Amino acid sequence: MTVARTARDRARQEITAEILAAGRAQLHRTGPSELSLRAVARDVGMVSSAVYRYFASRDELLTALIIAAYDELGAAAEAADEAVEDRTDHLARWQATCRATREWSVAHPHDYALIYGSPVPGYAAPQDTVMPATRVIVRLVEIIVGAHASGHTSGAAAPPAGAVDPSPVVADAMAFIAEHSDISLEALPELVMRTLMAWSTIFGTLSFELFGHLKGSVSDYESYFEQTTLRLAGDLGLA
Amino acid sequence: MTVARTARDRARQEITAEILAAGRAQLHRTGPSELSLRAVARDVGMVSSAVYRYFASRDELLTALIIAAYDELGAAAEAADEAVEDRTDHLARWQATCRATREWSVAHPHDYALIYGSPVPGYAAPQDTVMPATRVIVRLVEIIVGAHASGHTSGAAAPPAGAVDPSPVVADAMAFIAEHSDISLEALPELVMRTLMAWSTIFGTLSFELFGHLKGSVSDYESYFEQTTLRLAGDLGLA
DNA sequence: TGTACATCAGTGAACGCGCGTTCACTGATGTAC
DNA sequence: TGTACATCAGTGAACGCGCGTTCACTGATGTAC
Repeated sequence: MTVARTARDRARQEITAEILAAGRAQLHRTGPSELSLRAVARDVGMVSSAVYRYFASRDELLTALIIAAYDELGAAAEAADEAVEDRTDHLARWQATCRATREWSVAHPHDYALIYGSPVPGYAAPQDTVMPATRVIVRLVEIIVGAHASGHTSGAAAPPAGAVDPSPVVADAMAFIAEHSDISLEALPELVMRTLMAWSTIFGTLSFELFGHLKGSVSDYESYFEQTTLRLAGDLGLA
Repeated sequence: MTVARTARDRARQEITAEILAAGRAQLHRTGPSELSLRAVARDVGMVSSAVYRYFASRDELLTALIIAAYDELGAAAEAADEAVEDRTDHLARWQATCRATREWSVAHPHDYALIYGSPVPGYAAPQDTVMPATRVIVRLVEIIVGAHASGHTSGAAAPPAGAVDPSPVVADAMAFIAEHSDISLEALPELVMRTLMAWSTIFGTLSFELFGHLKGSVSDYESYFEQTTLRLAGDLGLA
């Protein structure tokens, strides 16, 4: 966000935002792959070719929408964590972050589908989407690592008999976590494994809820999610 | 599948299958919402209006493709379970079923996206898709319930402090499981909760893998999945 | 401060394209007597 | 077994529609002197 200097700059920022908002609104009616530049232009009140002054192509508009969605979700999750006063209550922070993730997702199911649903055919996400996409999991990792570093933990669930050392499989994730922490490398592999599992469970649960797969199995999605993340916290030693 | 009596019936069955195959092939190139009846007709070698002799509308074709995908996945999972000779080795059956689920999904990522990805906008799945959709989870439940009924189990992971009785939340799923089993109702709620979680984790993990969210975190998807389902089995008391 | 020029936003027409669905039709296959 | 009629598969033209992108253009805004 650079400061707008001239009237032209200001107008450009405003209209860019209007186009994004119109694109987003359109995702509520259709899927991302049918996102129509012409329809967006109509909604904003300009001719279709004018949109090309702001976005070089339909894909670029899609990228901007994806980044905006990731950033909004990430900001919501981070804010929820930061609202927990007792910073040493890692379980409360975990639950708050998970809860905010669900709340944003339920409130914006189409934006959720845009980032966690099926990939758009023919569209390859550029590098700019990578960082915004990591905000939620980075925050969750910070909470877990913080808990283990401060000793406020009962240790991750033990691997069952027959489990192999997951180190080689999750090496990339471990490198990432090791960078963010100073906890014992001995306990790390299993903790990283469980963290990845918890992450998959959280978004798997949200996808199931939003895409209709829990119909007939779960009656109260909010409580179910709350109970799920609580058990995940237990498996991660945060209880 | 009724037996074809006349040449006309036989031709009808064959061409219906050809249309489905062409539709499926087209999903490899585009998403389900852009599935084009005209393109399917072209691939089959007929004029677009002729397809209406077989499917009343595009949505009906989509429904047939969805049911076919669920059935194929379900059959693959069931076959893998049934191939385990020692029927009392519930852990082996669990792992085999999970493995087959992943193998089918990785081999057919577009069919996977059709059934577990974003819902197609404007399309409402009719009742016919419900039963085929349950085949994998029903089989998983049978394995879990079988293990607990025969006592070959160490009990599900205990709920962490602060967890409430999940009975009301998962009542619908419990009713379903109670129908399939005669295991103690006392242990059931927590087991059902963990079963739903495991189910969400399995498909959450597959969605993450297939939709690109594990890039940069996991290096070997197959091992990662294997280790994940092994831990889920442990949490369910199958270890 | 005023003028000349450069930059930029937005227009409107056009390009070539594909879509789902309807309709009247031809010709082959199946059925009842 | 043969004929008359009904059923059905597939054709080809047409309907009205929307799409992404390009292009030459007008007129407003910004900048350098």
